[in-house]
Amino acid sequence: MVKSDSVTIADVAKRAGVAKSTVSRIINDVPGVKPVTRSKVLQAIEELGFRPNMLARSLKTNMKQQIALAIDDIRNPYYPELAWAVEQVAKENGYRLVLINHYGNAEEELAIIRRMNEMHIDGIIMLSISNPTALKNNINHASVPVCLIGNMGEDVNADMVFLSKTEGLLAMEHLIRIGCSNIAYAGGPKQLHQGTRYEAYDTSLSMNFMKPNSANVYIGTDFSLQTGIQAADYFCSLPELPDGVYAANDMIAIGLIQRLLENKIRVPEDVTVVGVDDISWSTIARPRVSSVSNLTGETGRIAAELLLRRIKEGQTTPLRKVQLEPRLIVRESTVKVTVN
Amino acid sequence: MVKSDSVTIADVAKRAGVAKSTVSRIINDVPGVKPVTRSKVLQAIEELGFRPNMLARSLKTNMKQQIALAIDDIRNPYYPELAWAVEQVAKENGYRLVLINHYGNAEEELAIIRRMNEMHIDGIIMLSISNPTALKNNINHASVPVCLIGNMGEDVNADMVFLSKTEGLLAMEHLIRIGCSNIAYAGGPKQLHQGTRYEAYDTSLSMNFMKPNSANVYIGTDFSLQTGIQAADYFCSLPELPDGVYAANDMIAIGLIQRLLENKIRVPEDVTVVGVDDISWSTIARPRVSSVSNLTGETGRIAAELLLRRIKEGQTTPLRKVQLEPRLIVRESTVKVTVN
DNA sequence: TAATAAAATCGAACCGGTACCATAAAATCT
DNA sequence: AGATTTTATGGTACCGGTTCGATTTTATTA
Repeated sequence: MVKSDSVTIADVAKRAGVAKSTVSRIINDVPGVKPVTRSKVLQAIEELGFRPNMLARSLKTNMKQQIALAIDDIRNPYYPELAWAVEQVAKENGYRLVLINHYGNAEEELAIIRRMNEMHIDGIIMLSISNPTALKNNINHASVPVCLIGNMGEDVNADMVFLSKTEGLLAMEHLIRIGCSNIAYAGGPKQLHQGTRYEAYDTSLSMNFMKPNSANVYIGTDFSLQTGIQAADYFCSLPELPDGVYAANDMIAIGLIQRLLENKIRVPEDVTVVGVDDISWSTIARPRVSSVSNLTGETGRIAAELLLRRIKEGQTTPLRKVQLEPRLIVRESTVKVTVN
Repeated sequence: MVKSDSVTIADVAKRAGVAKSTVSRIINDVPGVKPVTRSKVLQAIEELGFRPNMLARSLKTNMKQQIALAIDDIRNPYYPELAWAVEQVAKENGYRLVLINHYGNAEEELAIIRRMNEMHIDGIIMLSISNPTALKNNINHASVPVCLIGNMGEDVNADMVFLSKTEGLLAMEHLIRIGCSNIAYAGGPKQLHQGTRYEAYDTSLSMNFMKPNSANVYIGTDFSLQTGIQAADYFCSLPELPDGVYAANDMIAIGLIQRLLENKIRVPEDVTVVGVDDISWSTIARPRVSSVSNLTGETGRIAAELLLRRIKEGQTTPLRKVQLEPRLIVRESTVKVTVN
């Protein structure tokens, strides 16, 4: 906090009896300085405790060594893992991470894209975008590269990494293979990005010659624990209790399972439950929740790598899209010996 | 990504037929510009799509509108809540958040403090410091204000927010009041900051005229789930199973409980367990874990407020220390009807 | 040793804003 | 209307680095 931070490259230059540019060369390891000069300058730097002002450097070079990650809420258990992976890659490449929560608020999302150049960042990774179409145009005119997590289609000027939309199919397939015959779906609003998970329910049933039953579908207001709890209550109120539930995410699955247990319904014996996301809670909750992993860490790593590469390459190379395949992880919420 | 980002304040000035300084005045809402000039300039800004370059501004003003939060690992369930609270306050005040994981690595911690001025930040909040004494001197010479979470003593030039070290006492008191007579402790290394939680075990027992029994103390290698599992195995191997366990944190408590249940030991009927931290998992795990809340969100909020205030005030005002009181939250892992 | 080539260093413009002083324009007062 | 204040705007140095052409120093060659 000592004010002494005012020692500049000019001070060093004067002290060492050289020009500013020479000092600059040395702190940037530019070849072509006589060893004797170098050591003179290094000594001066040492003596004065000089630390280059990165702002000044950035102003000239236009490299800030920072990238942003815009997510909807770090408290959502999916994100810490993602943020961690991104920060890891960033750090390995000498970048820092700016974390932004947009709370799935379309206005905030827009503001982030529009005001990107006001932030000290070289690029941004964004996900959980609630209103993609509204953002597309702005992304295309963004002042720094954008990397999106989630498939936003073709006409967006951004690298992307996303999962095949097979999570739902994997989950459904698992339930069916296990022997469930009366499968239900519990999810949040269909229009949100996770909403597409609903489609797998219908698709998978028809692909397996099972008749969809709209009474077996519970659509809550969000993708939270609370929705799971409400879904459980709803399913319990049905004339026939489903024997398998495909939950749109693990939070819902966990809430659902807990409520079923409270109602003395056994999981997986009476009802089998599979979730999606494989958040860490799924290993903690009892029974442990079978889940389709969306490869969080992998996704973050790849997004960061794509972004950093884009920052280096600029627009010279074509856009890249990386598609990952989700993976089912079987745990106790679906492991049952008997088949109905 | 369009390169057009080169429109500067000079371009606007030329277009509007005024001086740079006038434009600057307008974008900074400095009073004393004729309305007609203002609108002329605003129009030019609009037409050119001008966005001020914050780097240039920061270089002159030395305000970056960014603060950093250095924690050990965002994946640790305690941190998302904290990071969220900090980001909230930051955002409300027009600041962004830079997130740094130091993994409890003393060298990284030191590097963060020493290279602070190379980051684009106006201040930093730091916690989970593994080697406080090594950092003190560097903190005192830091180039931006530091706010510490955790009590680092007197001779540190930093605002602080920390909890009274009564978590342990609260937890122990609860077990004792509930009727436990053979209480055990499960924790991580005693030298780490959470290690002080052990002391409450001894203290509390003697304060209540109960004899500490060193066989009832399990010290693991860290504060993880794994340690809890190992502790459970250890306690089960004792001639007499404890009737209450005070776990140094919730992760340990959760691991411990799960392993006890696997061993057909009921919680809380056979063994009562209380943790510390009140992480969100404690509400998810079954039975829900009674825990002493360390007021995560509150802590983050206050830290951010202290830091921002310090940034505004500079060194003109005395250091501030805020001490919070932990609070016990009773859940199913300790609610039992019968008393042994 | 002088002429030439290569290497090292200097100097100044520049990045894009801010801030302060000087000046011009408008408003107020005799 | 002319002098005096007040208000609005212009001009420019500055923040602390980088960059690149110009210049000096050193090494090479004749």
